[in-house]
Amino acid sequence: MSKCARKKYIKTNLRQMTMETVESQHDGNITASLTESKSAHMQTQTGQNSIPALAQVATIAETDESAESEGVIDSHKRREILSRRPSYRKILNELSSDVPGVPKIEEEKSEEEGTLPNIATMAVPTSIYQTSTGQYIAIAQGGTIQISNPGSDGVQGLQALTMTNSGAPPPGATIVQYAAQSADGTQQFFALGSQVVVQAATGDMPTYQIRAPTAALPQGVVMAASPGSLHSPQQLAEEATRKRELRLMKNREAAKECRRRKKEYVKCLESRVAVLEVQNKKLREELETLKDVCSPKTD
DNA sequence: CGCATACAACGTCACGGAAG
DNA sequence: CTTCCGTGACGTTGTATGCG
Repeated sequence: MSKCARKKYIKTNLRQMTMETVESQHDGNITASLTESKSAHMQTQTGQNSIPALAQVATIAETDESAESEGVIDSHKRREILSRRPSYRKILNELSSDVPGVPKIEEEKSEEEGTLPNIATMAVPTSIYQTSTGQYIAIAQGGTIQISNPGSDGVQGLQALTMTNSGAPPPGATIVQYAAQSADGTQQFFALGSQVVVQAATGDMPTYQIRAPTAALPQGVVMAASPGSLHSPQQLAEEATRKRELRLMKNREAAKECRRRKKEYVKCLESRVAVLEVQNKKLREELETLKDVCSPKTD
């Protein structure tokens, strides 16, 4: 086995180990497995403590390697071993159907997202564009425009723009007012009939040209870095960079969301443990009472 | 007060599964 | 087959806490 493949194999085994601990929570002995899983999680969190786990996995990999050379592991079994468990949302919803008291994770948690800054006003963007300076503009279905700085921290970097209709600008124009609080004050964007002109209040602000919705290009934004017809290697490279930035940004948000769900899932399991412990205690007490009632008293 | 340690949150990468 | 999404793993960073 090559060095790279070996590393990958070890990683996969390590993943399987953590999967098993969580899966054991899902079926039977929740109380015991939960603490095990928690300590396992702590081990992976801190670099020092993860070393024993890695060593253990390395041993597993060592034995499996010899076994593999003998052809003991068939592909079906291997696939079964390496199969992923379902997402936290699925697991939690299954739990919820079993236990009435356990809350479900909704697809869209509006009230919970409301507690997060700026997320409440975020709509699902229909178009995302990047400026020549690397800023992102997301235009949502409801017309909400969000600007995100590449160096900023994910959602917190998103700035909502609100649409108003008032006087000073050219007649018939829609004012898009910069909602972000800045020392320089607010920035205004003027929309002229079928065309939208974006005016920058500061010198380093990139200039955007926003077109009105058309059948061919709904809510399109034409910019310097717009992905149009790319021919030169430089343009292709820029496009690749843009795609990468977009993927990173999405993955960043996905990771945050995933962690939030995971925390909720663990909380749910803990509350379920508490409920089951109470139930268990009650049943034991009931059993003792019935024993006392039914057993003949001997003197 | 400075240092070490634990812990939480984050960003990124790699991977598998789902969807088109 | 390709693309997108969800998630585990890993490394980094900031903060809290305990100790000498």
